[in-house]
Amino acid sequence: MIDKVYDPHAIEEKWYSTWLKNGYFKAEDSSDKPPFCIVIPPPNVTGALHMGHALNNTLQDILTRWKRMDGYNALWMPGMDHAGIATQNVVEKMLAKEGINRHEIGRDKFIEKVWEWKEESGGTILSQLKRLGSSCDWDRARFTMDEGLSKAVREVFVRLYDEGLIYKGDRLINWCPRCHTALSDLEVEHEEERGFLYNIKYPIIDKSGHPSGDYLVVATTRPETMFGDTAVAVNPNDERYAKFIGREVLLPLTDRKIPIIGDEYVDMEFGTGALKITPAHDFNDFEIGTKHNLPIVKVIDHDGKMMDGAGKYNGLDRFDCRKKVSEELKENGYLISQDDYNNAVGRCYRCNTVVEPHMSQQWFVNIKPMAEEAIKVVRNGQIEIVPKGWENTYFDWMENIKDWCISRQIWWGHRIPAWICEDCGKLTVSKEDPTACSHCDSSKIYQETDVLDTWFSSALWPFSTLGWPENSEALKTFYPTDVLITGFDIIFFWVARMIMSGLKFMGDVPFKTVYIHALVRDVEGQKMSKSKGNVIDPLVIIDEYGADTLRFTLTALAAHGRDIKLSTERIEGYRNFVNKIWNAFRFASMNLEGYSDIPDEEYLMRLDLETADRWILSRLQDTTAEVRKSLEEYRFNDAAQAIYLFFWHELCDWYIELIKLRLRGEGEDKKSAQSVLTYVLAQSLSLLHPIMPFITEELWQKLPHQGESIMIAPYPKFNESLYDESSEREMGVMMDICRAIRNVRSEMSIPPGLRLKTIIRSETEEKKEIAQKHAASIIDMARLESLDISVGGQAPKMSLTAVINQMDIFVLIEGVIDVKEEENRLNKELAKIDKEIVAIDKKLSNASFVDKAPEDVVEKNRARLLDYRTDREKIEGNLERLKALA
RNA sequence: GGGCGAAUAGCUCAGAUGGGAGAGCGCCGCCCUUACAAGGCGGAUGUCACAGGUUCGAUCCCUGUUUCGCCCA
Repeated sequence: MIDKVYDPHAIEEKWYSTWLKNGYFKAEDSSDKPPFCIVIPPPNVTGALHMGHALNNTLQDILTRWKRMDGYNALWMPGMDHAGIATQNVVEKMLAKEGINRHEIGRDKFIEKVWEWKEESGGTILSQLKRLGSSCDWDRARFTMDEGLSKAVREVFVRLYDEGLIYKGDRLINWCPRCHTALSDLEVEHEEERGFLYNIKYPIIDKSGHPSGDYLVVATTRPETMFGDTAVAVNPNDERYAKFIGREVLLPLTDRKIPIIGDEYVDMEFGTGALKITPAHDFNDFEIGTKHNLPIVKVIDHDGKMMDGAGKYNGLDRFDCRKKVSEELKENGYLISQDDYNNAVGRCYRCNTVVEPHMSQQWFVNIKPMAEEAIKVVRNGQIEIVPKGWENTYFDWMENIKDWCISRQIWWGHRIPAWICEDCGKLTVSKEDPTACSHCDSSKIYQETDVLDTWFSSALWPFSTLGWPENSEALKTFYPTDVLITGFDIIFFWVARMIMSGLKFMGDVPFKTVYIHALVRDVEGQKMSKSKGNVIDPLVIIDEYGADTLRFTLTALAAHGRDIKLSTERIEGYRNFVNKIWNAFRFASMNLEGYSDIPDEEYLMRLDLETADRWILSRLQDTTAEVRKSLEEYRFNDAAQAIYLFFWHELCDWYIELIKLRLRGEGEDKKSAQSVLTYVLAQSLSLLHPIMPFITEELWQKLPHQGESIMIAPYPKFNESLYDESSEREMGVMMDICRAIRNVRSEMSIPPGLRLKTIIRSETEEKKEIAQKHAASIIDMARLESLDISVGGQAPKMSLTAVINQMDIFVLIEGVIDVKEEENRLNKELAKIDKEIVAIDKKLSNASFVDKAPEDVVEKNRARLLDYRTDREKIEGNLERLKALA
């Protein structure tokens, strides 16, 4: 006898290792089967599995398992990202504990250390993905720093450089003073923070070079940058200030004089309408500065410390300097006010340090030409983004794309394949390490020290992992891949860049569909974060409830366009579903003793099936179609719900209850019930398998089965010959009768154990026959003593009444009925029906409705009205008799 | 400031192309009925944010308003 409660632990381990051992996850480089391919969004080598990964990978596994069962040569390509900055940070911290600074040991030694770290403790996330049940083809796992992928990176870099799309130049870029590297625009996270808006007096100089007594007031959130000011700008249309354009102001706390310039960029409404211009430390100011040929004065260095331009503040941290400067300005009467102010501060996405606009020499990709192609393929439908709403976000960004800063001043990553010549100063860019300058042939060349943005290599992921730049079999078979599943947070970082590079280097889209899923939040809708302490750890959930429960929960909640608010209550609810499945099999196993057939469709057709059998088989077809359709449309939650409702509320609540009588007996009746039960359970398991791989395998193995594993068994298909509408109608009537009787019993507080005689009076022969046919079931399901069914006939005196489907149901009760209570109940029923009648009547008496609405809609309403009226009369009759009784 | 999305039962959310408002959890009542109390049966609860418009008919389409969230600047 199996346990009452499902225990996932041993089962999950057992089956995962079996699957691995038998090579079920492996795809073939070439095959007669149609290909299906998903590339994993490579998790960071430093990463640990969080709920976002759990959702993301559950969805990928669902599709992969489904397609595999459906006869595809399915490849789910796994791997990891080297995560340049994040990984370097981790290893630096580790070394710091040993008192080692990376500069002491040097670049080569440091990189060696990173590889050591990677081998020892990197990539724990991959084993965590296995706990989730992920059916990746692990033997193919790739790492962005692998030799092959590094080759792809060089190939791409050299080609883009040769085409003039990669260039090196002095630009203002985002600089992280802690990571000591440039960042791309995307790697800076902006958030509103509390700060101050400082209003500072800049005295205007008169023609003789002395303070004129007039002054401009500039508003700034960063007074420390004033040492780098090279102008004050006002709007030439501003009547207050236009007259000062061309004059100079004295930069407070210094003896520098800077010009007052006019530029329409200045917002007259904002602050005082006068803007200090610091080209070296602000992106907008840089543009204005360039336009007006202003000098660029750097006053903050790469550590975020003030430079000598800041006079006595030289060497002071920028934030300390801000304080000191504002104090000094105040003391000297330059500070007019310091107001509370919220402004957007940019922070490093890896270490959260406030990012500094920083002048430096960097490498850039002119990405606009590629972006234009990438826009086209989404516009013309070669790539479909699901849900469609995200296309707007994609277009918006792509249309306003700026050059991509790809150089990083760190050590861990793909070193830029460019060599600088000490003699002629020119660059040699090459796939292979050169020995001499390609311009002057000098051998005095040294390699660029910068590495590439990590996303530069992940942009190549869909083809580099398949073997590119070699023209491998796998590449031919699986590119373009089918679908990419990811979160919206990396649409720009990754998705857009993969599309651009796929088109550029493969000449084709990297995938046909992009499915963007939701963010997993906590129960209050807050982002999960360690600092908030609201993290639900997927591994803890797997330990406590099992991977199937976690997967089903995430799937059931994965609705389009809405974030997932996850709670343990919700998880428990679906744990109960897993347990329900377990117990349905527990029941089956107790009733399938001696039954070892493996029923298929033909087998079933040879049996003498009852209505209930045909009904559940028909419901299964409907469910199968619904699940398939939902999966095709990436409506994972609908797929989950369809199967949940079917399994629990049709199979368990009705079918299994109904066949209990037959299973207690012997003979054909029993055998057909066993056959249908076996078949429906097996099919349900297959339907469920992509979502719940473990329990379905365990139970499938326990059922009579053919083949080695459910995961390579065929996925159920809609089967026309098992679809049976008439059984659905018939069962509908039967179930309505049961529910009506149960309702009466419950409402009138009849003890569940008390079996009562019941009479059904039908208006039509048809329904009488249905009731008659299912009398035994109704007696069983509604706990009756006996059931008497006829067309028409006398109403019994002492009874509780129900009206359903134009049938009178009389539940005979001994002793006295509480007339008052029964009257109330019937009146309530009447009121309900009256509401419906009024609504439909109103519709039908509207001439233009009857005139303009489609015929079938009108007809349906007429029929409904008639039914309601019939029922109403019956209830009224029952009410009359009740009153007469009293 | 620009853009996008959301508003439906106490809570979390489904409601493809307009035509009888649904689920899960929670709640109330009854039940340890030999698969499952992580269960069974029954029940209550909704001016589908607000105001207009289109339509025979609007939770759904259009316009505006309010509130909330996200992205970009």
